[in-house]
Amino acid sequence: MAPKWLSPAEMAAWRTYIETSGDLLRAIEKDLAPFGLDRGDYQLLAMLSEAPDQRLRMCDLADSLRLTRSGLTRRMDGVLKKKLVTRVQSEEDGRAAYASLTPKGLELLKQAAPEHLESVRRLMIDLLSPAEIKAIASAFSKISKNLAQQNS
Amino acid sequence: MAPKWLSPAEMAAWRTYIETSGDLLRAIEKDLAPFGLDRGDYQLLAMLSEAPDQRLRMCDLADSLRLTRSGLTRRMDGVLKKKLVTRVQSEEDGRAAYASLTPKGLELLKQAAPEHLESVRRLMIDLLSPAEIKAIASAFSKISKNLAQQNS
DNA sequence: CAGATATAGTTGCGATAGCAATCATTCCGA
DNA sequence: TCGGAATGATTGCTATCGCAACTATATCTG
Repeated sequence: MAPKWLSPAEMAAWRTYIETSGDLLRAIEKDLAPFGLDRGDYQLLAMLSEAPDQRLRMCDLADSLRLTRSGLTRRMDGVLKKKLVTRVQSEEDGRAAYASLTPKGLELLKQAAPEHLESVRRLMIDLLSPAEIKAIASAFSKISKNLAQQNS
Repeated sequence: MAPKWLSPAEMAAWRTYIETSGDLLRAIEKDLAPFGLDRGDYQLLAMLSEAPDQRLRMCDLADSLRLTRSGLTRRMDGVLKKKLVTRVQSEEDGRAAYASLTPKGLELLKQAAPEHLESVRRLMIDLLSPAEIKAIASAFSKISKNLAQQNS
């Protein structure tokens, strides 16, 4: 069995990671505010923009946004009201509905995306060495695979 | 000026990081549930346990928990009700109050901490190479320093 | 020392999102 | 094919937490 405590190096990594992540996300979110978007809205629009026909079934969208189905229903209220997305009833499956990006939503995303990526760059990526970037990619990829296994 | 877009390696690091972090925190939080704690409660108790006299002024505690003062007031409601923490009026400063860990709170923390660290180990630390752990520590430390500078 | 300003904390309000329950539709097995 | 199970989505309820407004105390300035 693994030792009960974390080594100083492990503890340092964990603490910095956990404490900084929240700050980083808040800072990035603040840069999205001028567009009238929060991070959840942005992610939703980004997901749709990459999907075929720029639309996704609600439940698939919920999964990829890490929301419950009820959480997505609520989040949709906001972007529907802003006309960034429309709701389309599925014709093959009477239960299912699609979220579909509107031209207005796409337009806003196109405006916001460069700014957003600039934030990510300025607040994170450009501060790191290529080795650190690679390490983060591989580390979180391992963590993600492990979590996926647990839940299967 | 930096290029407008992220390179594939940069994008991979950012996406994996952002998508996995939420899942990881949720998984860790789920392991705390049997103790009747969520992550916020745990962090609060942990902070207090490391403070001199195991107590901290509300506003200092709020800062270290990344909460606003009002957020901490609400969070305190919970742990006060569970008698894990008491509220102590400051004698030097009539405005200030301390949050003080109770024996019951310390006891619960002592029970939860090994389990919690085991979660952190199992879901994150033990999956990573020493180099990855070092890279994460140094990367987030840089990000944190940068954020601190922005806000000063 | 009086008045302005800053600091500590709480409260009302609103936004987000999860859980459990509900409803509709579809799928599956006897 | 018919009845039960599974799936997709929504709603009521609840909890967390930020912002702005407010109260109370402390500090600074003239």
